Amino acid sequence: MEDQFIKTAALIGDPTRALIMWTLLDGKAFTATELSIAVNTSPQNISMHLAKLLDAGLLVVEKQGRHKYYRFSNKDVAYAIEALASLIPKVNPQKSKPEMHSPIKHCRTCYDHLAGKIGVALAESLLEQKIILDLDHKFEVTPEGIKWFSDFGINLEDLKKQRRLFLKPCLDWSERKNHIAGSVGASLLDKMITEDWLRRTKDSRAIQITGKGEKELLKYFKIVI
Amino acid sequence: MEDQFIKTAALIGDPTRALIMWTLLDGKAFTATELSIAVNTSPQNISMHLAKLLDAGLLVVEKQGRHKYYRFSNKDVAYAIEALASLIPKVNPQKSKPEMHSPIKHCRTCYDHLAGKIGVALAESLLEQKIILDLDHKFEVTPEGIKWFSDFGINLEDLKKQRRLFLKPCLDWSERKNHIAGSVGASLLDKMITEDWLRRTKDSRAIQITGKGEKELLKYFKIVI
DNA sequence: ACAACACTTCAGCATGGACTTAACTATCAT
DNA sequence: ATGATAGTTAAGTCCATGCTGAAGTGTTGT
Repeated sequence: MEDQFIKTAALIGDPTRALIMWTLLDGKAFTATELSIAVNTSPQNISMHLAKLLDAGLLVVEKQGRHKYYRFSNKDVAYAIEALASLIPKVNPQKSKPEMHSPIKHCRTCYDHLAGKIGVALAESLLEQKIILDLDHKFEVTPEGIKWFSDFGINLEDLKKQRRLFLKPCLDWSERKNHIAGSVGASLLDKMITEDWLRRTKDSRAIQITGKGEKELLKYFKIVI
Repeated sequence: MEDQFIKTAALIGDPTRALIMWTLLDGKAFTATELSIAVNTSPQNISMHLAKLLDAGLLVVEKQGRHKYYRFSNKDVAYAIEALASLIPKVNPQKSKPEMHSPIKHCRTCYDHLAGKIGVALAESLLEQKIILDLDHKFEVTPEGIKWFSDFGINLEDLKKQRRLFLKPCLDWSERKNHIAGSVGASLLDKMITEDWLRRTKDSRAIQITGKGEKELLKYFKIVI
């Protein structure tokens, strides 16, 4: 029993692996490369560490093409990491923000597309309006969808020419549902920011919703803030 | 923020420190030497590790004479350790006991005296019956108490001749209250075992209460099992 | 006063495991 | 097919950090 505990503790005790867990706590499922960037180490190294975490059952993997998406295997893992984080010695206790996690979990960017509650709700709305379809974990734009994006001010043909993935589902940990990644997800976020529906906050990946955004999100996607 | 998390994780990630935390989770406050025995390492080494845990605010110390009693600084620490323990990969899930901690937390020996719920209740009963007094964290036997112990079959004069501490309070983590240690605590436990009120279990520090014990504990100390 | 005990500090050592370099497989794009 | 990208595997290096031995302080008991 106790030797099992020691192994588990040592697993999370390593700086690199601790950073991996910390990163995954923030939200979505990450690819190995994304994690290697996030924790600032080599791909080989990340691969080794992920294998250990995987072996211990703390993470699970979902393979999508040549990518592998890593995320917590269950909510107990997230709880444990959060419990550990709660032990961080408090400096300037009067300056600490009342709710540390909530703004990020509620509405944040996932690298360059929209995740969190809003991101998930947006994806659901697009699916419901038949603007996109979910074909076995692959998103596709419908003929009506092409017109809709055009009306919204996004030229899908331009996006397809880019060298990056066009449209893909991206699992969100905190919401347990897919949201929209790829160039389509990125340009949706981009458009909403240029229209001043949303604003980036300086230091974090969290996003603020403007008054205008609140109205427009309700109108276009029936999203209630 | 994340570097703070890394430090905290690394703190618990070391095998020896993990064992310390695991041991402290079990119940009472331990002395440095007790811990060095429990985790099977040298006193110097324990001292160094305890200093680190202390510095990080995970533990607190209470000095009593030449002893130093270490325990968790607050319940969040216990929660975090338990959350970590919950991540231990389950082998033979059908064989796992329904409630791992409860028997130990409920009634266990603290080396050779009685701790846990029963130990605390016993101490409270003795205090309430004015058999012992709590004088600023020091227990003392009253004149009536001397007679009571004699009737109970314990000769306090013999105990005082022993080379060990006679009577001292011993903080119990799980109950947050004092129970009785020292030779008095030990002989109370001893007497109850020879009278077959209690029985030792083979492998653990947990104690079983017999049917006779259940009645007698109620009669003598108004303890309801 | 003395010895025994509880605990700490500081030196040097030693080892485990993280990281690197390198080579390999698999998938995707053109 | 070819190159680019995502990820893994293997062997070897190296450094951080835990551990030991020796010596110290402070407390207890006789």
